[in-house]
Amino acid sequence: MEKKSGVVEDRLNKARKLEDMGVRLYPPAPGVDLTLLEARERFGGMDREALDRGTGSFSVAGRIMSRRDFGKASFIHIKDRTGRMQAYVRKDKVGEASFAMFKLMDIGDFILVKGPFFRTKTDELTIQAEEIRLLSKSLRPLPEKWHGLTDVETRYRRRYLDLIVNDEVKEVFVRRSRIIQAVREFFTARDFLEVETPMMHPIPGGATARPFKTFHNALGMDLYLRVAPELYLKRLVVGGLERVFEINRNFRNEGISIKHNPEFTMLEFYMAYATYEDLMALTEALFAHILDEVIGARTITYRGQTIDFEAPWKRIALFEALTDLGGAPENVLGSREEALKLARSLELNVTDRDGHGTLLTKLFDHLVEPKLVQPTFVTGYPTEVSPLSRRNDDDPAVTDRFELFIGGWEIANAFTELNDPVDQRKRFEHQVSLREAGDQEAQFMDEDYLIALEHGMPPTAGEGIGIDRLVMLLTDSPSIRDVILFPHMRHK
RNA sequence: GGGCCGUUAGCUCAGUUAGGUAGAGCAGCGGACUUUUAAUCCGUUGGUCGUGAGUUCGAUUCUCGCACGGCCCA
Repeated sequence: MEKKSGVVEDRLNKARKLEDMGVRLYPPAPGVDLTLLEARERFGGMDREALDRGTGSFSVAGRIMSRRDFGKASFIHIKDRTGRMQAYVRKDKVGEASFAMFKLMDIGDFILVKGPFFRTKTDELTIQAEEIRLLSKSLRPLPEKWHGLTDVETRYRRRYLDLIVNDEVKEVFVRRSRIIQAVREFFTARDFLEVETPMMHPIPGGATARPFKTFHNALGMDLYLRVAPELYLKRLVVGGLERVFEINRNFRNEGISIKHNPEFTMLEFYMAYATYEDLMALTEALFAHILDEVIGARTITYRGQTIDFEAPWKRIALFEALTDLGGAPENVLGSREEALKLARSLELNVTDRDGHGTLLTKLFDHLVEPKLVQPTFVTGYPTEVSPLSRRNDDDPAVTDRFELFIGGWEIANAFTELNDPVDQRKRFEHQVSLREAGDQEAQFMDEDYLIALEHGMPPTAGEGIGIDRLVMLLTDSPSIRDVILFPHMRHK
């Protein structure tokens, strides 16, 4: 527990004085007639004379954000979820006792104000207090009114203060909510069923990532926080739920950065009788819907660069992108040794056991990804790095898969699903061999999933879209922490 | 994991040039003030200078370790 500062002592003293006066510090909520926005809509269009003819008396409620005191009167601003409004409190209007109580109220307290509306000398719409009531006492001061709260550590650790003081922060999270709502609308309108699958997995799977491990006491078994819902969603497709989607958290036990939080929100959807090429068109349509609903334009600005979402988006094969956009020499495509040599010279994090496809993908991530600012579908991912994707009919060394890049980041990953249980078993076996060789991100053998596939899964395509990165793009936020209400921090 | 930067009052920041136990604004407290809006005016409280060692007569300041945060790299 933090040491109490003198400021808290002062407020506790005032709280005691209020109680001595018979004022309840934390009464039950009263009825409130109008939100501050409703009040503004109702009276904001009226001039001084019209207001002075009488508006009737209404109650509003909110948190005191500022106060300017005079001897026997005071101006305050209160804030509710819809906005701010000035209130004018005069001793001769509220009475001696109420005014004495008001004098003991602080910035940060929640109050109810009841009265008519008028315009001040400076033409500001203001409620004239005829009645004032304490709704909840605040014992700690808000951040400073002029400079506000800028310390990023405090902003993230005490997000509530950030939200109270920095209005634009709330706007980011309002937009986040609207984006997710638009995603739901898009999929439910296309006959997709929203589902929830387990967050705790006996066998982690569905992504190349290190899981968090936990333990179930009653069952006496290890469980892993999911790194992806993929294998469960595909079991549902086996079960006849031919179109499903889930928007929920994934957990990956890796470093924290401007683009990574250990828990992040992922949209995954699966569509039977579709291919990864169908999903490219569907993704373009999804983004068009989100942009129309949330932004009202098909173009955005992110960190000063313009991004144009008008379809069709550019499509390029990974190998081609590596040489044409990344400037890699042709010989890396034909020779694992050359690819390894180049990766080493670039000081990439590679190991001797990395296969040719893995090396080319790492080279792509380094050389090409940051250059893909406009929406771009990259296809032709090596089978080696795509253990759950269907092999391409013409070239079994690559899969029917794409990743979508926007703003220099990976935003989506999609593929035609591997529904051949025999091939899937081989892929798992390869993953297990990688794991045994020391790759902690490699996947596990999942017999239960293989049994599901052996019952038969229709030809299906599936996709995952990182919601946090999408929200970053659409809110011009430089860090993932700016779009997650409570980003992870070290214990202080 | 590596590099660089930061941490001083509730909040936003000075100060450390060259070591001598800290300042401002806002907030708070007391006073004046019945149309202010960064209200104004007068007075005033408030600090383990992130933390632990070292050097020194003396450390917020110098050195080293650690914690937390930020950015970059892997």
